Amino acid sequence: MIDEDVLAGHQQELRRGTVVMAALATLETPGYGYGLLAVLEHSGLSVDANTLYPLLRRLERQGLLEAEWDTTESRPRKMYKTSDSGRALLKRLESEWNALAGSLNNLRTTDPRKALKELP
Amino acid sequence: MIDEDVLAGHQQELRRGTVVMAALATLETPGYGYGLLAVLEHSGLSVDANTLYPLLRRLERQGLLEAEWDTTESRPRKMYKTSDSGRALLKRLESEWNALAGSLNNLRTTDPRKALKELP
DNA sequence: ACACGATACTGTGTCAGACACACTATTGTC
DNA sequence: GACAATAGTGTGTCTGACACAGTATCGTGT
Repeated sequence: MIDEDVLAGHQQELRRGTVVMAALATLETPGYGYGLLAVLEHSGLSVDANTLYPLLRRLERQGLLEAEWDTTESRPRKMYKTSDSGRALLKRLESEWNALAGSLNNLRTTDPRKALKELP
Repeated sequence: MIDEDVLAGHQQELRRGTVVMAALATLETPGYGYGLLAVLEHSGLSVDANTLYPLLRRLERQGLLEAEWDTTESRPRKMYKTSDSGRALLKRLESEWNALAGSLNNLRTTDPRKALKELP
């Protein structure tokens, strides 16, 4: 039996970085927080609103997203779009992701300790 | 230009959950902390010692690893091995990982906002 | 006419995990 | 005998996830 709380914790740890990638990728075409929430939910990457909003502000503060209040309609929306830095970071994160996938796969298919001893 | 500190932060966020998977997978054949450190380093998944040791204790506390002091040699080593729960959790995390990869790929190849509007 | 849920956010607090730093103790090497 | 490598523990600090509470607007039903 698996402790569901423990599982949930580790699953969330796994998701952590991916939400940033998803946000940067999605906001290459501008959008706002609440809408992004629905997009991510629909694509199977469910994020808590209380997690996403602070995340967006942080990405803005880091210069990875550009933000601007859209007040043309009565309900104000904070529009975000991925900046050049954001796009650059996304690329780096994607290659990091691929590297991680490779490392994990490597660990599963070969005996890592054996490989260590057989170093040149 | 990318802020290297920001990049390092997000890369670490990405790595977070994967170290748990790597540990559970590697320790299906028993091993100890310091050795695991070298194995992970060698397979491209570098982890800080100050991160790995507490992680191993936490996984032990959660019943995902079984631990036992090996005092047959003069230098004592804490031997860890993946428990049944650990193996079960690893499987769940691997399918979660694959799901995340699918979601991310989905976001990149299709226009997610368009897909949202075209729901049945 | 107005209650209620959905939309769209901000702000404050709590808790867990990553890492820095400091420490103990042994083994091998120069 | 100094010093790096091995193999760990313990005690901070800081950041991010999420809970909870609050603000304000819009749409729908009754």
